Amino acid sequence: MQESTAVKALAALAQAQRLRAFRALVVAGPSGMTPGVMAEQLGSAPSALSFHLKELMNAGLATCEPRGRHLIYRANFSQMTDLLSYLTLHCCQGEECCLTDETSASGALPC
Amino acid sequence: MQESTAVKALAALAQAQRLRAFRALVVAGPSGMTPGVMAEQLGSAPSALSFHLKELMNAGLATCEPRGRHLIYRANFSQMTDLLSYLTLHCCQGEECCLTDETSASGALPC
DNA sequence: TCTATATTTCAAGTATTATTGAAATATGAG
DNA sequence: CTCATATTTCAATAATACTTGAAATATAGA
Repeated sequence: MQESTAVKALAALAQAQRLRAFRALVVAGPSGMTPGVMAEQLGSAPSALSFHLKELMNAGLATCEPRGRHLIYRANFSQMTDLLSYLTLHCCQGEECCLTDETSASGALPC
Repeated sequence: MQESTAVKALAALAQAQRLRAFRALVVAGPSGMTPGVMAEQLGSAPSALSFHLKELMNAGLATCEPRGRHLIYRANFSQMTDLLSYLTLHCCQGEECCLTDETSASGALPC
């Protein structure tokens, strides 16, 4: 992942309403969620939510698919895992405190 | 982790100069880094770097300890892992696509 | 075709945040 | 004590982002 991509993704998540929206998509999983349902669930103004969902898409953290009269938004899990990896990459100069496999974000964290 | 804490941490990382600073601290590991060394390494203006390091501390992502004439900044790894966990919590409504242990951020990610 | 619903777009106002340079503080060394 | 270095603080400017409400678009159903 590139730095600019990571910054965009982090900025997208660095806002309460958007973070809530993203986490709602994460919880929803593959079946996703429509803006209407989410607006009701989170109590957001529809126009604000639309703006925020677009920001999440811009940051590569969400996708959108039309489904009849509705839109279905979904979290982009691979972008999220790439982001998590990026944050811990090369941690502690690769000593044994760290993940041995630097290409994955998994594992209990270091140090 | 509370939402406001997560937003603060994400906002702290959502800025190129600060993300570079934080990752430098992550790479440095437990031995940490002085602002001077980091300023040279990253090519940042000292006053800007000071500002950004303080933001990281405010967000709980870094600590600072005086050491003689120098200051030593370190990444706060536990705050980082808490943040990573927060992002994936309750993912996919707890179905088997996900981490089975929701208290940890570890594991290859879901779905 | 007409209507109701879902969603987005736009514009304006407000607020928050980053950058810069200069000046202040503090510490250790001579 | 004085000096040099490390780091922070401050003030001003510039840039970016959030919110709101109203209007526009599109789709499905009667």
